[in-house]
This record gives sequence, structure tokens and C-alpha cells, in this order.
Amino acid sequence: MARNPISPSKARRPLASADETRLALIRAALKLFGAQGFDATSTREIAARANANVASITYHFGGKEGLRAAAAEQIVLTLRTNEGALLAESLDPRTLSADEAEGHLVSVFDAMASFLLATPEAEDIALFILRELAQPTAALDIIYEGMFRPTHERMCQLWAAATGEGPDSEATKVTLLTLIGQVVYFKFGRAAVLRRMGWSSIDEDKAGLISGTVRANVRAIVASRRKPVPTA
Amino acid sequence: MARNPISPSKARRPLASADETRLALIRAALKLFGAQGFDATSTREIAARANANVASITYHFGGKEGLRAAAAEQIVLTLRTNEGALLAESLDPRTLSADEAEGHLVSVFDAMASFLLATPEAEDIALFILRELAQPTAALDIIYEGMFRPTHERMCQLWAAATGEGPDSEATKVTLLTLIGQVVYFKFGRAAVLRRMGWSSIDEDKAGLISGTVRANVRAIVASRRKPVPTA
DNA sequence: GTCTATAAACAGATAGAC
DNA sequence: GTCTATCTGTTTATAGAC
Repeated sequence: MARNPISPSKARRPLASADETRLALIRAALKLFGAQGFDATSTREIAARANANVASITYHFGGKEGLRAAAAEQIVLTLRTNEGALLAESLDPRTLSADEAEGHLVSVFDAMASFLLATPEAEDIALFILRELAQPTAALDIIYEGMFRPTHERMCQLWAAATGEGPDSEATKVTLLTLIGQVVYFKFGRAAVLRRMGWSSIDEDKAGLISGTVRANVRAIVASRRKPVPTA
Repeated sequence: MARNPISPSKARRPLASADETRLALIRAALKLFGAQGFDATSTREIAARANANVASITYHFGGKEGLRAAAAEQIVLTLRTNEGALLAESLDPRTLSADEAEGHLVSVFDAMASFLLATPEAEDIALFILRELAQPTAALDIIYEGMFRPTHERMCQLWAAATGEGPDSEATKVTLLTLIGQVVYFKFGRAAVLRRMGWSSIDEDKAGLISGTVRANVRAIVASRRKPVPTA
């Protein structure tokens, strides 16, 4: 039953549904937590940006802290739909030849670079994660399990297929971390990178230069570690 | 003239000098700004940790913001005395052979890794910088000019001497940024790295594994980019 | 479910005694 | 230079009308 079946003049703007309010709050929180930090962002500010009121945060999320967890879940969801295609495909790396695996590995880094450096949504997400890395909360656990670990695992499998090293060895895992570091530094260290390069932003051309460099680096490192195929 | 020439019982603990108070405040601020963020840290908390009182912050630094700048200056000072030896040496990279330059470049990364990953002081510093990267202030300018730019410039010169590429080209600068990213990721992404590796901390052994991997990567990438020496 | 009003705690800055 | 007390503004959370 509608609360206000006949109100010809009172409700000039249709009231947002509960779900719309919820999502608007999450979006606003994601942006503001990333841009200013959790503590520096007031619930009033979030509510204002979401066209809602402060009390709605307590109502929907139990409080500011619950809103942070919801934002982390939203990040995982976005990442799954954008980048997931490459990673979640059922393709078994063990059936690939070394060259095919190397090609796939390079593609994964390409996808990562282009999402991270050239997608508008990545802006808020990267900053949110950066702040969680500085001071981990339950939100980081959500992002770690939903994104970080699956991606890194997949990369290790491709690396193993490309080089012949074990997918779970410390050496493999550390190596993939160094490779990931190459890319994410441009996002996390953006402020310093831009100054040093004399760039005002990272546009598509610049992203291409970066991902080309990363691609070449990955290929050089794989080549240096590739093991001779057993001739048995 | 002493304020209290004869007070046998009143002053049980000798009063800290102005400089001692100043330094204690800077140290406390550096740690707390890094651990909790600037906005989440109250001046009362800083004063308590420094065994001083709130009003002393305004007196010595003009306010909370001035304390942040002083912390950034302290970081540059620490970095200069610790790592500076490697970078500031008057050695001209252009007089080096390609092999010597490559060796020096590898050493610079080794020094960076061991400072970053195995030095206790690096803890507070890295977190402080991480937060400045998320939300740059005047403090980042101080650190950029005092540390980031000189280090990166020096690396580019060594790279140029090792490969024959130009020290100021975009390709060189981007490449060195990817190489730096390999290392710093273990510090900035520490929370995720530890989970993924199943480590509880990065001790000396682990730092050795990481810097060994980075060393091998750098050599592989240099080798893949090395230009044939002109035979003229 | 949404919104206004308010409660209770805490922030940074400062005045003035010492 | 240090310290206590206080001013002014802002914070999250909540009670209760609608």
C-alpha cells in the first residue's frame, strides 16, 4: 500500500526506493572514503552527496562502519564484471603450451593496466584500496578474497605453465607480486609519477606506453626464467 | 636565568628542552599520521605520545598542518643519511661501462629493498608517504623534491649508461618507474602481500628472497633492452 | 523508510597563569 | 616554553514525528 496514494502537489520528486537510496549511499561512500579517507569523511557529507539524510546510513547499514563493508563488496562486484572475464574463464592453464601461457599472462597484465589506468571507475576503487592497505579493516578482507587472491592465483598458474616452475612455490608467488607491482605503482604512486613524467593525467596514450613497457618487461622476465622442456 | 633556581622537590623530571620537545612532537606525529592518517589523529594524542601538551604544537609549528610539513622534512633528512650514500656519490654515470652501470643500478635497487623492507625506521616513513600519495599535500612536495625525484633521476642515468638509451626519454623514465614499483609494492601492498604469502612479517630472509627476485628481474630487463655498442 | 532535532563526545586553537 | 582551562565548531548516533 502506497503511503501517499493521492498527493498531487506534495511529492514533486518521486521518492527514491530503498534500494536506490542504498546504492546511492554506497557510491557516495566509495568516492568519499577514497578521496578523503574514512575518518575524514562525515556521514553528513555522504548523505548529502547521495541525496539522502544521515539517519538513513544507520538504518541501511547499521552505521558508518557497515557502509565501509558494503563499499568493499561493491568493489568486488565491479571488478568481477569488468576484469573477471579474463580470469574466471574455465580454461585450464595446464593444457596450454608454454608460449600460449605466456601470451595469456601478458594479456592479463594488459587487461589490468587498461582497467587500472584508463577506466574512470578505477579511480575511486584504487584510492579506496590504497587507504585500506595503509590501515586494513574488514573491508580489505572482502577485497582480498574477492579480487586479490583469485587474480594472483590465476597469474601464478599461467606463470607455471609458461616457465615450468611450480605454481605454488614462494619464488613464483614473489615474482608475480613484483610483476603486479610494476603496474599498480602507476596508480598508487600516481601523484609522484605524474610530477616526474611532467604529465597532467594518464590518458589513453600514456596508458599505452605504460602497458607496452610492462608487456616487454614480463616477456623478458619469463624468458629469463623459462626452463628447458624435459625431452622424456 | 633559570626560572626556578631553587626547587629541591618540585621538578622531579628535568624539563625537556625546546629542541627535545620539538623533535619528540615530530616523531610522534610521523608515527601517528602514518598509522592512523592525519585527520584521524588528534593533536591531543600527539602531545600525549611526545610527553608534551597540546598548546606546544601551536607554539612550535603554528598548528597541526605545520607539524605535518615538519614530519616530511624529517623523512627527507632520514632518507638522505641512510640511503643517500649510494645516490649522492659524485660518480658520473657517463664514465661507467655498460656492465659497471648495470651493476650499480642493481645495487641501488638492493639498497632500496633492504632499507624499505628490513629497516625499522622505514615503517613509519612508508605509511606516511602512502597516505600522502592517496591525498597529496605540501608534505608530498617536500618528499618528492627531497627523495623521489633525485633517486629516480639517478636511476635513469644508470639505466642510460647500462643500455645506451637516453636518460631523459619517456621510455626510460617509465621503465624505471616499473622497476621501482616492483619493490615498493611489497611495502605499500604489505597487508595483501603478507596474506598471500602466508607470512606474518617480512623478516631478513624474506627481504632477501624479494631483493633477489628484483635483482634478477632488473638484469633480465636491462639485457632485453641493451643496445649494441656502436663500433665507430 | 525518511526526515528533523538533538544529545553527548570530541576536535583544533588560544588566552593567560606560571 | 610549558601548561590548564576554555571557546567554538563538528562529529556519530539516536529519538520520535510523519
